[in-house]
Amino acid sequence: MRKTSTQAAKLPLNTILQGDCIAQMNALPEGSVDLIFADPPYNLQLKGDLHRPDNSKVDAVDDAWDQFSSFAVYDKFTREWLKAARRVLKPDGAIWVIGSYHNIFRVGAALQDAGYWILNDVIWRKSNPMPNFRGKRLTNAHETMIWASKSEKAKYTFNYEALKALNEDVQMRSDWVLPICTGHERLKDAKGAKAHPTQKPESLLHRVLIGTTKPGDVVLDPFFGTGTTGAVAKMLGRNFIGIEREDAYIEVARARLARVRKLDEADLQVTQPKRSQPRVPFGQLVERGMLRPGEKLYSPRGDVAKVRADGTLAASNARGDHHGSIHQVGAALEGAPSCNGWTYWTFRREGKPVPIDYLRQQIRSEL
Amino acid sequence: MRKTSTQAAKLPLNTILQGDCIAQMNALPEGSVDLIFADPPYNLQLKGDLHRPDNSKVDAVDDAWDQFSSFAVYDKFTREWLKAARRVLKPDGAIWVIGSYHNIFRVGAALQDAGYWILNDVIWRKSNPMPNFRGKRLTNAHETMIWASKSEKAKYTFNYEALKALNEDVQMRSDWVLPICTGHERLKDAKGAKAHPTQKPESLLHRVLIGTTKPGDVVLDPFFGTGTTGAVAKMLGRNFIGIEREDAYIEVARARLARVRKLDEADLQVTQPKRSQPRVPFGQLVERGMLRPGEKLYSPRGDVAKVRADGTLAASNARGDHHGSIHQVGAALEGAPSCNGWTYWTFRREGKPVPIDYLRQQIRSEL
DNA sequence: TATTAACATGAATCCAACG
DNA sequence: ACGTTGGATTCATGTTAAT
Repeated sequence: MRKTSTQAAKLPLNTILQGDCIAQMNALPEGSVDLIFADPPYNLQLKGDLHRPDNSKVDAVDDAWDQFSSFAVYDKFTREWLKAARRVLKPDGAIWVIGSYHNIFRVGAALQDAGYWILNDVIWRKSNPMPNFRGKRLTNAHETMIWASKSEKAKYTFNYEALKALNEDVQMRSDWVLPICTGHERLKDAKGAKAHPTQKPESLLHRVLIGTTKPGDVVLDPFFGTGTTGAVAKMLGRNFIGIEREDAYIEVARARLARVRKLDEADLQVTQPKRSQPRVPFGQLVERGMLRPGEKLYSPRGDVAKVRADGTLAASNARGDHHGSIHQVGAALEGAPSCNGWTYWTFRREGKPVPIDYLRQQIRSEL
Repeated sequence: MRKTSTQAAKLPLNTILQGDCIAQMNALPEGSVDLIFADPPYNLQLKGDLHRPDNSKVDAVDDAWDQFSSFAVYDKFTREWLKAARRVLKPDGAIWVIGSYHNIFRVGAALQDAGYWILNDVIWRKSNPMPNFRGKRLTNAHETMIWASKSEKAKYTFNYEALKALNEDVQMRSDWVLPICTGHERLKDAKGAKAHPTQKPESLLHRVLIGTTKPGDVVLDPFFGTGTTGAVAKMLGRNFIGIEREDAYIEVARARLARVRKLDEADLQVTQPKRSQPRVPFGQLVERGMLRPGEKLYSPRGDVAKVRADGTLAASNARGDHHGSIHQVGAALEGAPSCNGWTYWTFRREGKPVPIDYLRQQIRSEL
């Protein structure tokens, strides 16, 4: 049995507190919480509208709670809630904060300044991010989480074996590939619109709570939103405390939590999705020096193509000049609708032809 | 030919400057560099000789102050070199900084405070990281890079199509999977030990330079180390300037650079954007008689527009009467914010619909 | 009912050249 | 400098409509 301290008994466990998170945290007893998961406003600074190439409009995060007039204002807010959070943490407690490049550097610096001790930064690699529609930057395909203990000396909880088991018996890495929250999991309001613009997937919280809490622990979420943290905590037999300002979110969260059932031990066995063969872009052979720009590739019928610095090929034959991917140039040379460039092209090693697919296998074996 | 400005002529191109990077950057002409790649140190090892502002010695017991003070020293260093770096950047220049959770949050916040404009944070996901031997944390399997322009308004270089080509025709994401630097690429000193503790892989710099520089650009690396930035820059036909303090690293870097050969111009060619093709006014199709005034164009949904002698269109549908450019009328018919008239409209040739873009291609091929 | 195609959408600091 | 206009730009996944 787990001992329940006198303080913990006074905690408003498994409820949602309405109001400002700083005030609400300050009203909680000091040193009473095992883990905090925080998804604060990111302070996005969006200018005009954005449209997809099909002219549909992107539903942007333009809510009032994400508006800050300057970095200074955002920093002040961040430092204040981090201070209040640190007070309610047990001495061996820890915190997770999630963010994007808009805010995460300021949050990370504030964490360090406040005396937290960073344990890892963890990258949530989204398997299905929104593309960059205008082609002006890299696809923003990840978010960053910082995992930190209350102090350098804290004996934080880390379930190494559990995470290893979740990861096909190899150590869990600092980058997690998980899909964004869509489909039935995505909560809708009465009108069928998304109830919250930034609902996090339960899979993310599942991994966080399995990895860094024990059953019965108290998990506090000061930016509760629609209650993903609470739902997963309840499911996994942890206690939660949520703090949220907006009526609409609280209402959705309450209904959600009422539907959640605590899982039996047996149900906690998570089935891992099978890993499909990772896609290896041909360009990576060039970047990694396995093939050099200018090097020649040969087709089965003796055509020659030159590799370029961006991983495209250039070749010519009676049909004309061709430029493009290994597949496109192969198809063009053959006059075929398509072509598998990996098996079509060979390079010369010690005078002998070697299929480029050999190099792809080499990369895959490293992954 | 690429124009060489007077300032650029005075730059110490393709050399290594020895000394403190701040002093050396301040000695370079203002606004003279296209790109900076920086891998700053993060273990400054200040704890040994730390003094408070009043010159009293730091009590080792006072951990919190020690930590804060050491952050303050690191921040001061960071803000100073970032300021010097920003001065030497051209107005449309950009910077990359790489780091880990020990320092990257402080660097990111300092970048924003200095007026840089973050474009992406990029995760270098290591395919072969060092495991966490003690099993006390997650395997630290990535490093973070920040890509930022000199200012919000800067027209930074981004070779979207080249990076897309490198990634098998899918737009490049913010997470890059690349192996760490090992094997033959890892430079050794006379005793066979690794010459530099954090040598970066050339594949990483390849992607950075292909993606965010043009041939002939000036790339500055203020923490040159063993010269990975210089080696890849030379290979890819970019100019470099390296700054390094340590004799030993400079020596290794010089020998390394001497071995590098620049690739042929043809192999440095990279997939070009459509925008780089000459602009063809629609009116030219009419002037050339490829389309006649009064001829009918058809929209995908069957609306009809008539070509007028000045190259404008006139059409009407339920939304009303419309007159203007091919783009404007297309957008008006669709009720869309914009429309690419070239791909929207078709004309009839031998009874079959042909996109008007076909005629544009015909003109372009004559140029 | 089964299969296929069309449609919808996600934390986004998302244009450039010309007059 | 500033306003106007041409015209370029998307990936994975889940849901709904159509065949």
